[in-house]
Amino acid sequence: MEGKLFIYNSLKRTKEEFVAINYPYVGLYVCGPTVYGEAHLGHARPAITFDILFRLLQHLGYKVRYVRNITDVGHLENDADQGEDKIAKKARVEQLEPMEIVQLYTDNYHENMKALNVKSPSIEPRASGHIIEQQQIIQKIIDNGFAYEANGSIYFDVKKYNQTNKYGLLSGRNIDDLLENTRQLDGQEEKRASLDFALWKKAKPEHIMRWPSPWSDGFPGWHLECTAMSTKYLGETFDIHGGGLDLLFPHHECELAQSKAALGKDSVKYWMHNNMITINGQKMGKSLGNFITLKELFSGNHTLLEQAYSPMTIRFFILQAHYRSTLDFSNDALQASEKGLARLISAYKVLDGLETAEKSTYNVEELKNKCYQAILDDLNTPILIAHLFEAVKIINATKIGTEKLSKEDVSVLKQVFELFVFDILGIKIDENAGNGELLNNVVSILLNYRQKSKENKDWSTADEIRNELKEIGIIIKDSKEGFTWEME
RNA sequence: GGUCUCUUAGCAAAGUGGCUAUGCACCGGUCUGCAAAACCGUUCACGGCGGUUCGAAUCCGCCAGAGACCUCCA
Repeated sequence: MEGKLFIYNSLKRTKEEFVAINYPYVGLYVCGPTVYGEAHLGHARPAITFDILFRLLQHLGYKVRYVRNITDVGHLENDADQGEDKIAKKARVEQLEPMEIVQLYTDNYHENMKALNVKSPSIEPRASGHIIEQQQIIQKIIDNGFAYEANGSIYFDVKKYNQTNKYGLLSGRNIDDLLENTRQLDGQEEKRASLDFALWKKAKPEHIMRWPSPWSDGFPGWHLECTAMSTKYLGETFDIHGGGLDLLFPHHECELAQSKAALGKDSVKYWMHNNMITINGQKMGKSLGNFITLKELFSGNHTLLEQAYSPMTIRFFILQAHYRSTLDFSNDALQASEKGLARLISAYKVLDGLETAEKSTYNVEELKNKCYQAILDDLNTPILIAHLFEAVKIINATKIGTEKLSKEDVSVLKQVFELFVFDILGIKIDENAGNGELLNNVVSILLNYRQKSKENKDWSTADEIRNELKEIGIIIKDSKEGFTWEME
């Protein structure tokens, strides 16, 4: 009995019990990356957050179709809004074909996600592969009277929509405020109102990414792809739509309006948003230029980094904060995560060799329940991790005999680790490269030799072996029974 | 300027109207040939000022500071 899952719905601004629209199936759509640059720490947060949700839902027995898109067209540059999109701009700069850029950074994203042990989504559609679907949505919106054409471009008529619907529901905005406050951008003379947004944009002659359409040769608007692809793969209504908090407005607000204008109903039951990662208290973002790429984190190759951090350290660091809170980056915080994670994993490894007792002095079932409660409460991973550290404490105390665990409870603890640490939190033990039988044997020979040196009180030889092994990343842990070792 | 959010110990980060969060660091101890690891223990909190309450860090108000969105961004 696991209990009920509660998730925070941005639309309602409250935690709600998760009830699948069409049990046991769950449709989950998450806004993926725009592939025009290296994946950075910020990209890791939604990927990991919704990876946890994906894993949890599957564990709870749901059949989840998880769609996470790749945006490879259509996002306009704000300052170069003459109809040049990000991908095309980057392409011109680097003298590459746009699709080369897309391929390069899609691969880069995938490599990084794999390193972070983020599961592949069920479907990973590309915007460029769904131009026809996007055009069909535009046509529906036009037919329903919520869009107009100007010069070959199609715009969404927000005021018209607002007459029969409410624009701003998701982001909590008032349309009158928006009309007053939206900054006047260049090239908006085609629009009837400043907050109208493009559904289809006519391409300038020099613009390379373009597709034919009934209205003009051009490309789809900023927000359309998610509507088109979520509808195609998850149906007109689906359970959960996720993404970064920075996408809430205007992206998701526009998406919500578009979908409703096209389909005549609300598509999404639960909207979920992860908060940002900050650096020195400020959002880490592409446009601010203060981001650290995942590759840099993994290699330690960045002026802000004191050392390299393994993908699992990054993952654990992200999970030690609740997904709806900002998370502040620092070397100290990352190093704390690194050490904490090592302790967690060590405790798990200790489990197998534990001496068991008749009766436990600790209530393991209760701990397990607390773990469930934590993760089911809006994915409260920091609380879950706090409980897991309680398990660490018990395991270590059992090892030295100040607590006792029965054989059954040891196996329950093992299950707890396997379920929560590995299956749900998605931590994997880095079975370090080359750590094969041969290495094991070689290290064993050395360590046995060291043990003999110790018995002969030949401390200098013993220390030399210890130090030299440490230099190549092998840590020896002495104990009363002998020794164990692990890779750094 | 508008809308919204946040402010917790050295760092990071949960939670809660009355009960030690947690991790890392620090300090003391156990263990060790010495370390490391592990364990035990101690210290250090809830931005400021008021209000509600038997009791508030937790609810309300004001003030201060920080941030997010309003423009592409995870």
